[in-house]
Amino acid sequence: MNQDPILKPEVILEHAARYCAEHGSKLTTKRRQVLASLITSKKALSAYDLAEASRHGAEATLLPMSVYRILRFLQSIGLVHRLATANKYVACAHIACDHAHTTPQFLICKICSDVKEVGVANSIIDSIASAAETTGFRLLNDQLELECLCSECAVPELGA
Amino acid sequence: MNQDPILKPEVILEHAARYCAEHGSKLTTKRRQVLASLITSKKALSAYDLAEASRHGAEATLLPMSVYRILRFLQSIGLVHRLATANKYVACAHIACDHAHTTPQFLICKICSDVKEVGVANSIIDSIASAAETTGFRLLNDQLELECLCSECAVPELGA
DNA sequence: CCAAAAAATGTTACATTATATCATTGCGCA
DNA sequence: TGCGCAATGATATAATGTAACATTTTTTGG
Repeated sequence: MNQDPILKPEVILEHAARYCAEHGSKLTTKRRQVLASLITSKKALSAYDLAEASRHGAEATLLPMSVYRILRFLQSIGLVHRLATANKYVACAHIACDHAHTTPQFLICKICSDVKEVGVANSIIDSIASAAETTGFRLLNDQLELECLCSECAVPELGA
Repeated sequence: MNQDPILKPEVILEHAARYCAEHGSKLTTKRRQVLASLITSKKALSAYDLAEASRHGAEATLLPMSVYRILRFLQSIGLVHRLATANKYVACAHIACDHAHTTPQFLICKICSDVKEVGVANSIIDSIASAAETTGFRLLNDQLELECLCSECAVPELGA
């Protein structure tokens, strides 16, 4: 779940701080801590994972309630995505590249929660949206989640 | 979440019973009861909704644990789909039409849980799968879930 | 028909994910 | 300085889901 160009977490966090400011809020120490965990983690993490992580070498210990609050805030301005199919959270892959992106599509490894965020071609979203329209439903969705196996977990039953 | 042609629940349940038999299992009274609730319901239901429903006028009262077990069984043979983004369950829309269908795509009303199941064009699934392949992920997904507003809930803020 | 095996269900306990609510702290700004 | 709002702390509880083992029901082979 890393950023597009390979940037250091601190660089990404600075972009995030600026991004918060644009939304009239601040990237407080604890928000920064949660976001940093997600940026550094290769895998999607649950709120309780993040709370647990805060108890090892982090600046502050966070209770789950605080983690949820912080995640909600980070989501609200688009720095974090919630993966509904996994009940886990990831940092947006485009924090440092000034947004204006296509609909995100998350490839989620069923086994290890490794996540890749890729863009969905507009043509695909358009077909999907128009299929929905014909049934009277209006598409709200701003992300697609797909159950996958990552390359490591896909290694087939060697010697099975 | 109704069946393609408009059929009576009993007719659909008979198809389901036959379908179970083909899989070497049986549509017991309680499985039938759960499936009937889902078929009759216009909306997706949670396991606890189904347990609750079993306490009003149904033949048997079901504990949540039983409901989960029954849902897992019905899913395993394809009579029921779980909507991961909503933590709810729906009857397959094609129980009575002898399967061989395309990947299902669920349009889920964010507000009222009304669900429409439509087929996804193979071309779309193919593009998605190949996009996944290029990142080293193998697509497992056998369904797409899309957050929508149904025609009733989409009525815009009249007089707001 | 009966006993042993398998399938289905009952029951209790518990794990995980998430929200509600009210108290407290920190911080900008008049 | 102190008012007011944003952020966080703290506790309780709700909602969703699984584990594990006991019991009942059904099937099946002798």
